[in-house]
Amino acid sequence: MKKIRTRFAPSPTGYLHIGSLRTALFNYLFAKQNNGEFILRIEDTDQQRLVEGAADALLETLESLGLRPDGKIEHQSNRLALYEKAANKLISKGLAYPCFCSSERLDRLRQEQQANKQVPKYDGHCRHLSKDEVAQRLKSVGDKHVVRFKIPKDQIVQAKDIVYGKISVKTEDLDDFVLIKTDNYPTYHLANIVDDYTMGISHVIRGEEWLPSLPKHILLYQALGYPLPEFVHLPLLLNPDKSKLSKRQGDVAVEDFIKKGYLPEALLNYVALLGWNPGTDQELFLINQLIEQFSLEKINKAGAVFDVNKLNWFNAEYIRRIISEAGERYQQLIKQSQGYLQGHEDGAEDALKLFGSRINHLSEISELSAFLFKLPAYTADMLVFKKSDSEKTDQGLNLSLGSLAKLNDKDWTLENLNQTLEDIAGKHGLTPGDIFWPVRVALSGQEKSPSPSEILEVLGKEESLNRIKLALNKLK
RNA sequence: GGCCCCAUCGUCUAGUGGUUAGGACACUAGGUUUUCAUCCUAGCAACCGGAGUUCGAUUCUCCGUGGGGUCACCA
Repeated sequence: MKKIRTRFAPSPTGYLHIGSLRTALFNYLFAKQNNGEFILRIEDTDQQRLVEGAADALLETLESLGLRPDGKIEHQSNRLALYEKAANKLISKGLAYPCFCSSERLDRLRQEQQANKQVPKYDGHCRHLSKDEVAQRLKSVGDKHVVRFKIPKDQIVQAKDIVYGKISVKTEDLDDFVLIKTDNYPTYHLANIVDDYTMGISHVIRGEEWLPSLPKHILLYQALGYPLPEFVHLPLLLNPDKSKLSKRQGDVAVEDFIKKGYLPEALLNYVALLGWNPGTDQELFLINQLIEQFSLEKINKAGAVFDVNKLNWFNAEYIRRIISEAGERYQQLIKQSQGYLQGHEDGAEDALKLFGSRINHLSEISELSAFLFKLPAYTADMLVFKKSDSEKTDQGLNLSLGSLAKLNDKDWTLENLNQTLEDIAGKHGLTPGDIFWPVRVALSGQEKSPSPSEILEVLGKEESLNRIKLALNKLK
């Protein structure tokens, strides 16, 4: 059986788009599932849009998510000779031709066609130039040209896609598209096909936006005498308004999600379920389970709206799980959390313990845990619980202060602390709220926070007693 | 506009020629509780329309409608 080889082929123009991540993931999953290879190919044939360092950043992001490419990373800019050779072969077979039309002429043509409500299309101006004429033009210095593919007349192109099925298009609807640009770089269409062939790609898995150019590609494969790979077009990722997912309507850069503290587990898991499903009720998948269960047949056709809400849920879920498992991954999480606690890195584990069940992404702990590191500001009436009065509050705080002071460091444990506070309420006929509420506000300065015993434990005896004393002063 | 693709709760989706159309997120209510979050329970909520095929269509076919993609010397 033929070796499975997939590729992810981004152009290095900036960040990694979340939709591209999904494409990369599906390529990765399918390759790994079949013991195949997942190849990264940098499509840097547009010298204008190329961004310095973007290719390295792309690779780094992929690897940080665990999607490590196999083999050498290819850059199309290093393979120009290959494309030129392919183009020349087509010209000599009469399947492509040099075109000397200026971009001004093409612009004009397009404008006229649009004004006349015609479909913008190359008019074939250079398609029928005589051999002599071509030779002469080629010789004259400064006469720039491109190479165009000669779309055959009156044919129907049949294409087959694993997701979308059979698609057929009349060649009269196709344009003599450019293969080689005036700067001698190939266009996407040529480079892509030459590369997929020479690199032995068995399955071309890419976004649905490529579906309209599939017939062109099929024609090119045939002209070049290459066998066809399998094609798998993935349904688009959508904005809430159903348009193609884009910046402007929210984050789309994977790097930004990572910066905010979204975990690789959550990012991959969520994105895997956009346009694919396992056919069961299972929703939580680690990468190995995805590799095991992924299948091209379960990819669906309709676009999927990218919903940050659900991503948040996955991320929160993984954070909670990692914390409760308290394993190696938990240590990594603590380390990562330190990045959000400048100057208070030591508090990362405490912060995570306190707020792990309260955050969607790690960067949120920065704000939530701020009160741990500085004295809270609040008003005296915040200390008073519901219909209780400040006298009761004063009593509750005093009793708490007394009991807590008696606990030695060794007994300063979550369980003891909680018991201590409960006992006070019980012994003095107070409601739990009369004790827990003011102590909690005294410690945190907030009306919403983790429970006082948790905060007491984290703050330690000295700091805790200090804060309660300050609260008592506030009441006066 | 030409060409192409698509259509189940608000969102991601399962599903079948006969189902109480299932799950998850979000939302609402209740429980636990000192607040918030977690956790538990319950609830709300969908087959775009028409015609045809059929004993019977959400499911198959056609048409319509709606949405999207694409029409570069960008990928």
